[in-house]
Amino acid sequence: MDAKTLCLGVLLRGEASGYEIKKAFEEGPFSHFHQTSFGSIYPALNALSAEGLITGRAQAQDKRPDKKLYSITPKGRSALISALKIEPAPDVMRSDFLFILSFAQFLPPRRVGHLIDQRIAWYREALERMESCACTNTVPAGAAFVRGMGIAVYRAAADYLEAHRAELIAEISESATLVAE
Amino acid sequence: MDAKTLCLGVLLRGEASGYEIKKAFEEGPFSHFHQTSFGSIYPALNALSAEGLITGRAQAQDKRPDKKLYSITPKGRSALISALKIEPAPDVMRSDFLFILSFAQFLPPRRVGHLIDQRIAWYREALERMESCACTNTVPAGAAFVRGMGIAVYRAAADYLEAHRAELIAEISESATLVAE
DNA sequence: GGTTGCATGTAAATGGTTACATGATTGT
DNA sequence: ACAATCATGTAACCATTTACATGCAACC
Repeated sequence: MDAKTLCLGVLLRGEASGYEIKKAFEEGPFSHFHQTSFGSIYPALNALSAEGLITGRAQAQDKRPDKKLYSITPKGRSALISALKIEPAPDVMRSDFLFILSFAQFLPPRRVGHLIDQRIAWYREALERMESCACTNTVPAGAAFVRGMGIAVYRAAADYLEAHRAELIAEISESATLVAE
Repeated sequence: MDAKTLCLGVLLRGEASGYEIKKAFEEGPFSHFHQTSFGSIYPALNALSAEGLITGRAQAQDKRPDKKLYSITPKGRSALISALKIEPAPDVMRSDFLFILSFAQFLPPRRVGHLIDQRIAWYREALERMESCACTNTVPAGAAFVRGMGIAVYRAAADYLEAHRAELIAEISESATLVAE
């Protein structure tokens, strides 16, 4: 799934600027299953525009730089729906956090505790963001389903970390493999 | 976290060949939080060998091609432990599956059902693999913790999909946005 | 005075995946 | 027969990230 398709997906939900699209992947409804950067979004939007899959209009703002609002065209709509028909590639998950933690016995217990606390806080913050949006019955069924799954998975992750933190710290503290802080 | 560090991590658990390292990321203890390909593993192993962080020995096998078994050196050990001290980069998650599902109302309900069923089966299979390994008290504390977290998260995902599948299908079936199969 | 948020964009660098090359054996 | 598993490796290709470029407003 390339940056172009991802942008089309965001634009199907309504008009948006490149900056707003990035936010959708950073803290918005797509944040828990996809990431992107400006370096991929802006070129993608230009390409989509050239292909006639989206149209842009300039929007002046006071005390803010102008923005370019893009909308999906009928042609863009059908291109997206075609793209949704492909078999999804396997999920990609990359977690330095879990890689590091899997060698917890070689790390100072204090650092392990700190890493876990940080991550719990991160999950709780993300959960608040995802749950707070009082849009439960305004968002389309698919988006609500995906959002619910994100919440379920993040909650399980945070709960697990909280429930097993002490046990891990205890185990690595009593082991002889201790490394100097 | 680059391919070299990842390989060092696997080798800290014991001697292994490039092929076996890949399996660790494909179906082994690292599979739920990292992926790699041969194209990144073999060059990484050669580089690590040249730097003196690992040593290799050839192992002849009957009715199988020879393999090169690599072991981590003391220098490699300390290089890995240093690498574990860096702040972990944010987790990367990329799911075409969730992206597609978030537009479920534009897809034939049958296809949505099939996608979800496939994914449930995938999770259940992965869970069986992760749980079956009767190594609970043989693996080091860190690895057990990370494995437990993988199980908790995958179980939450599979349970969510099972619990909400029917609801989603019902919602998109009654909507007027139906698209021809 | 420094940082953060808003806003768009480009170019180089990075790194990894994909595909290729090779080949024996085992299972369907 | 064909696909899959074991086993190692290289090289082109690709896409994305990172860093740079620019600038104003608001907040601390």
